[in-house]
Amino acid sequence: MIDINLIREKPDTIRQMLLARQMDASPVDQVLQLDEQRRALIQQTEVLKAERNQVSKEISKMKDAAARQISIGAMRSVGDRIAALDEELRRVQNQLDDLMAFIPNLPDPRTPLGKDEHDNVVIKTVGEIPRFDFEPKPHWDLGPALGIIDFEQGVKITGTRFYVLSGAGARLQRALIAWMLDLHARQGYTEKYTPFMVKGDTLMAAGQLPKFYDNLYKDHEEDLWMVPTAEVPLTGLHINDILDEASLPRYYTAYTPCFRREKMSAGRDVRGIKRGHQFDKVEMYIFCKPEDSPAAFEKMVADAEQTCAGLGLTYRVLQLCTGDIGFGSSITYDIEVWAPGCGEWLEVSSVSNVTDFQARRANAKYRPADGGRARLMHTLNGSGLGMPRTLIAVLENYQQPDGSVVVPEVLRPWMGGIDVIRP
RNA sequence: GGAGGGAUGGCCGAGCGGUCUAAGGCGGCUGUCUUGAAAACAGCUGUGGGGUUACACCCACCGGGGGUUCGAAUCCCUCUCCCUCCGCCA
Repeated sequence: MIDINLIREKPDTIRQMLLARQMDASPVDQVLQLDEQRRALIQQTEVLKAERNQVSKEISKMKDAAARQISIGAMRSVGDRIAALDEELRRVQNQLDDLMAFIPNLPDPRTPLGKDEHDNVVIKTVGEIPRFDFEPKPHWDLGPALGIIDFEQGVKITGTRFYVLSGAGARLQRALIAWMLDLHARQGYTEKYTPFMVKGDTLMAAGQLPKFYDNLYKDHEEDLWMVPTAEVPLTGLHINDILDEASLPRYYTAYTPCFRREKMSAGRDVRGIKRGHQFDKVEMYIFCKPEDSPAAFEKMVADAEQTCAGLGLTYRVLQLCTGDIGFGSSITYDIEVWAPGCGEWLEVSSVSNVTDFQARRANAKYRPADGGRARLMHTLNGSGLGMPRTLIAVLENYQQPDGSVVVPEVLRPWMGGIDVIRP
């Protein structure tokens, strides 16, 4: 949620912002109109409430029964008018809230203008595209041949786009998760284990609802939703909290599976484990003071890069353009690793400064050390990293001519003596 | 799943239709006193909204939502969460 004062004071800025995000700018005018109605109604209703409060107080002291009845009668009709105005106010407020809930965050001035992902900017590439003296295989060939990925079993028990990891494959993914969590701990993040299901309010605070309703899995009888990312429960940790300034910044990291409905098009990314309704991810999350969020963003990008570098993967950093950054983000860098088997760059991380957008929805504030009014925090999130794709990159980059896969050095402590995965 | 008991300001805790403008205490802040500190004393001490150049002032908030009433922390309905006991369960 953005600050409605921004729309009041700088409607043109917001219109331009929506256009830069390839969205319709007309909600701005609707918001302005409803906001005006809302304030007019508040003023009317509050004048009446002040009157009722005062007269009711006088009634309690009245001795004269007749005069008392007259005042009671008068206040009864005032009460009716208040009820009618409040009803109208509620209606206007709801309309306003609905509109505001669909207005995205203001992009950072450094976010480049652009229409879609083609306008994203490559900031840097780290490492060389590896050369193989044999034809590197894609993971959908490597995995089944090694007996570590079973697509048929996934389809059998759940359906298309699900798979089963087996033996060293399952273990390798677990090693990746454990190594990443330990790395982030060394980088200063506190590990959290959160519920994988949350209530609707939590999704609202994180900005997933109402906009991404269609993308979420929900229990059919209770208000329980499967998390689409650990960002959601981590944001939820400080809903309605006022934290001490001294306790900021808060760095959190969490592993969760992620569940996304995603209407996936038939022809796209169908092969392998790149895209599915369920995937594992290690997430980084920061709550901080507004003035600290640009530096926190740089840190988080560096921390995500370290994860790729630690695995010895070639990667590049992209800055997303206005047409491609997420709904709540002001600035986003994606990190992509090179997968030689499928011959493409795979997005394994997306790091965003969400500024106060989630904090306003979540009512997540901090108390300045000087004791002043509570202020909204800034929040940042970033993958560190997304699992199936990291697994793909490891398998495809570390494959040998004979189809075996060398386990990266850093993961070996979790592999139970398996240094090379063989059929 | 069943029965009962709870939810009040940063914390503890009173209030159970009308000086609630929420008692009292603790904590915190400021001041007086003091060389400094402690003690004592005095004052202040939340959130959101409306309004104002800024004040003033006004409205709402006693777990959430709805209702009764001229008037609700207080009465009614409903939901959530916590505690105790029973049942079930990895």
